[in-house]
Amino acid sequence: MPAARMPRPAAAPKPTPEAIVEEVDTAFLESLLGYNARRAALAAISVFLEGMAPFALKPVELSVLSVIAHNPGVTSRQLCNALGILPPNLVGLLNTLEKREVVVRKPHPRDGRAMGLHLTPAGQKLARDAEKKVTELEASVAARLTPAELRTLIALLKKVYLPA
Amino acid sequence: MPAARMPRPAAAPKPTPEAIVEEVDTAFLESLLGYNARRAALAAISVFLEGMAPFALKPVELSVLSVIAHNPGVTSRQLCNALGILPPNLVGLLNTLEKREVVVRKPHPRDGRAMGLHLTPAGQKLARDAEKKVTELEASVAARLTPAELRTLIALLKKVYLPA
DNA sequence: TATTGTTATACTCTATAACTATA
DNA sequence: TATAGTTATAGAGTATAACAATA
Repeated sequence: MPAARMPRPAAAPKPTPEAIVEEVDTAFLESLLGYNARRAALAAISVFLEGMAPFALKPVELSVLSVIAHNPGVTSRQLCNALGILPPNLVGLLNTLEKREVVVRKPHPRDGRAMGLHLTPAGQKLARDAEKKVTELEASVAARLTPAELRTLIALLKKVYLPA
Repeated sequence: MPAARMPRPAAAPKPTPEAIVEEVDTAFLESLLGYNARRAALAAISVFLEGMAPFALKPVELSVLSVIAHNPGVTSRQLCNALGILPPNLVGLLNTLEKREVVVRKPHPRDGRAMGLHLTPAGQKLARDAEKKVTELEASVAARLTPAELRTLIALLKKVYLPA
């Protein structure tokens, strides 16, 4: 004989579906290349900001300084293309660096619209010292990697973002 | 008989130290882990934004959705710690997702101060579909890497940012 | 007293449109 | 007409201080 049909008893006094998370599982995100690359980049930036404080250089400012150092006469447009900066946002960076008297804008020898970017002697020294320091900081970011692993890591990252 | 001392002729018509850069050398920056990680992360985000447009989910929103999906009842504080988001900035994210009716805040069963975060059925479907899509997009980001290289890359990135 | 979630707010970063001078 | 540099401005992302409710 079939059991009589009866209303289900009211749920036991669980004010919510008892759900308490002890440890947060982020396994899915950690399987994603983009997520891991971003977390690693943020870790590196954190080390950079701390270690570069004496130079008062933000990451993008060191990038600008370094590219000018290795490419004297480079134009703003070339800098923007190389670093992925938009032209309006480079203007303020260059103004800051020019006020610090480490960068100078000179008229371009062949194109009257463009400016050739150069470092002052002080800028050359700053670029040298800052590049040396950031190279040291890299070692602490990559502290848990062997030299071979670091080389592999950088090579694989380049395969991700550099055009084939 | 010594040539008479005469003023040096005005410099030849070189208005500036002839400096024309053909190709920009970024070798120094490309030797830095942080620079490469950031460029790779930006490349991945670009692919994400394009491919995830139909879902109208920003990267951080998918992260939030995914963590809640895999950790029902997780608190805001736990989410912030897991994803590196500051609590004031999570509030707006959760408000947006709650207005979309994919996330619900429920009172925490044991801690009256906290909120347990849960997905609605629609949120569960969105999380499933979005995770599937982002997994596909990963393949295009890592198109130039072999499966083994991708595994190596992710493992090495974790060694950079995860505590030993 | 310490912690969770929240509000308000400020600062930085990034993006778009439009102007000028020159090519 | 197209491009280089610039201006102004808007939007997104990220940061700190302070408060109410609860532990």
